Amino acid sequence: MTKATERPTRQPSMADVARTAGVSAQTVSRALRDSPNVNPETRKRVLAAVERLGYRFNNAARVLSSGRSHTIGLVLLQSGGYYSRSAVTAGVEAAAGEAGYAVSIATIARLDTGLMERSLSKLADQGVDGIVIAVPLISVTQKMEDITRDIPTVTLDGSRTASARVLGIDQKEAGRLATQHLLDLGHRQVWHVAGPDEWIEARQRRQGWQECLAAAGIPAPPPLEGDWSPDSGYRQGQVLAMIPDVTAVFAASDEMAFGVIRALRERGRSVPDDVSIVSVDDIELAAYCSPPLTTVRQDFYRSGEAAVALLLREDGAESEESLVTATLSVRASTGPPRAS
Amino acid sequence: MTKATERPTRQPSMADVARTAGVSAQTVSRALRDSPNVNPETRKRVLAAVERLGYRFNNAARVLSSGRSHTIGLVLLQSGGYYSRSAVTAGVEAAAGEAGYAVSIATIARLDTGLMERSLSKLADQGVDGIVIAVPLISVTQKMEDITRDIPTVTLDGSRTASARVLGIDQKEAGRLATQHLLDLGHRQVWHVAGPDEWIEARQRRQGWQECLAAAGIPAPPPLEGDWSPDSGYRQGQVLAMIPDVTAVFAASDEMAFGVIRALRERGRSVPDDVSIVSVDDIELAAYCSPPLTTVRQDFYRSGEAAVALLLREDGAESEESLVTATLSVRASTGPPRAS
DNA sequence: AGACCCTATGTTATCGATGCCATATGTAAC
DNA sequence: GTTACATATGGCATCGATAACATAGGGTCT
Repeated sequence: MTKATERPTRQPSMADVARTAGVSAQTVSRALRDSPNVNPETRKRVLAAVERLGYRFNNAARVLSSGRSHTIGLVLLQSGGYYSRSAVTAGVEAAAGEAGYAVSIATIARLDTGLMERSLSKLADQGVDGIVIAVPLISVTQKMEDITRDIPTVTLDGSRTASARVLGIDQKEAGRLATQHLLDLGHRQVWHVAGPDEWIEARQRRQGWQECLAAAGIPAPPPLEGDWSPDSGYRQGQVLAMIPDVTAVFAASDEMAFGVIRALRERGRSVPDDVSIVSVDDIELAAYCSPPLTTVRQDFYRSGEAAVALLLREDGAESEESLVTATLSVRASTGPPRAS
Repeated sequence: MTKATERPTRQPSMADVARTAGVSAQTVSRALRDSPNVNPETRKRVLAAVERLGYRFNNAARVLSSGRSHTIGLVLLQSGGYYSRSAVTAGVEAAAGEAGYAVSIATIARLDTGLMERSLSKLADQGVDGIVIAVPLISVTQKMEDITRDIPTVTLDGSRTASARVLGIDQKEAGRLATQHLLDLGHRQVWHVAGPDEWIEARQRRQGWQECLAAAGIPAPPPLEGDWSPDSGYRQGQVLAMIPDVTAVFAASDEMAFGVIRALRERGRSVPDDVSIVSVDDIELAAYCSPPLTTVRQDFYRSGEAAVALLLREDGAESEESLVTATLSVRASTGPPRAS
């Protein structure tokens, strides 16, 4: 077997195909692509030769001469939200593939500008034609700007930079939806277990919650902060369990909600009888745990697709449409407050 | 802003750097890589020039001349097991990055040889130096063999092909561990909700279960088959709920276990009091649902790393060590059978 | 002192596809 | 019957880095 580290044996080149088909390399090149100016007869001969030799075009050469790699880079965060990451990846890959682009990934272990810079450099070195950043940028450094100025970039739910376009999911709306649902059920107060404040998503969901409460004339209680993990939800749930009059909680992610529920139950608070919980994500498991979670669904797959579409769009429209809408799935984890 | 579809403005090339540093392009090339035969003084001048011009090497040109792309392809399945997919991806990317390789992904929507062939072709076209197939291959076609013969390939938990190496996670052991745990608790029979039979994982876990029962002299009941989703677990759980003497269930994945538990509970069977459940994966949520799941943990991240290591290893060792071991996390979803 | 080698560097050919320009037909227009 | 223009094809330079070979200077060995 060939080793990945050794130079592979020579593959047939376009010149070989040309020779076999009795035409010039240039004609082969044209026959294999769009070019309308190729005799169907000739094209057939070329294709036959390609087939016979097992010819496969050399991407590097194509990139070198055309100047475009037909590859887009995707930056992901390694931790936090397995579900959304997978879904975004799948969406990006599907849309990119559709348009004839390959996807090269770069994951960063945690939110850190240094790691982010390195990832972007890596992608830039690879010569990607565009970059989708599926990481909530906190701060943007000069170096990052340098790269995104040269390479078209779309940030998925990140902060706006001078040179990157931002595709927003309407996170504020998600927070509002969740909170309003609880108020509509008759709850007088809604507590919030937020995501880490460096995450734009987390901040926006918190804002939606705050604004919704404000609109109802309710002073917001201090938000508790988790890190998206079930474990952090569990810890904040223990805190909530010690506060007597908590009847409704909005958790910024399903995974944290699982932890919150567990903590509340261990302390004898039933969900939804004593406390209602609503969260965001609608991961597959949300409907199958007990109680099934009421949660705000967001279509990450679609947002991945949309990011690529925005990236490849000819017109440089700076539009920041919230292409992806949030919808509420009402399940058993929420109910009216216990009559008191 | 530049568009992804237009030819980017020219970046400084090695020749530019050479000119600025007052040396030849070749010396620049040497200075930027290993080469011991470069005067430290010269190297310093070169690096200064690189810095000043913001030079970044052109990957395509490098690939074209060296014949190696320093990219490995990763084939993933879009559906099924968000968690394991993410973890494998992260592991592969980390190990590849460590070795100076980039990762290009290709996802297939479902287990289908046609789609598989297309993905492999896509990666081959990109000129990847190696391929990690994180998809449980069912059957291997001639076309697939053609590609894996030219490009080093490692299959993660897939079937053996003539030309690809296989890295096995010991799935049979996982099934055995789970089943034995239930028998040790005193259960006389263990039912199984299996994954789809096309998946090697599923088949091996089922085998582990069967063999373990056989060793205990217990005739295995017919396995029920799901598709990894919580929903399929739910449906099979409904079936199990109708069978009176079920006291122990081994589900092939955590997600299906969630569904099974839900179905049993809806039908008045308590977990673990009436029925014990054990599964495989140990996803993060397993510990935070109620009841917390007893499950067999497998380190997908590590297996991703190991796959890359195997791929890049110089010696063509055909070893099929089960580098990744399974361990049991005992939680509240299992207990001794109700005294009857 | 001549043969030899090691270091540091330059020169040139090469990887494979594409862009641009040239050329050879055919064919419609005036 | 030229001019004009579209169609089909070939030739050649080019992208940017690297491999292979060449060379110049200095040291070492016998």
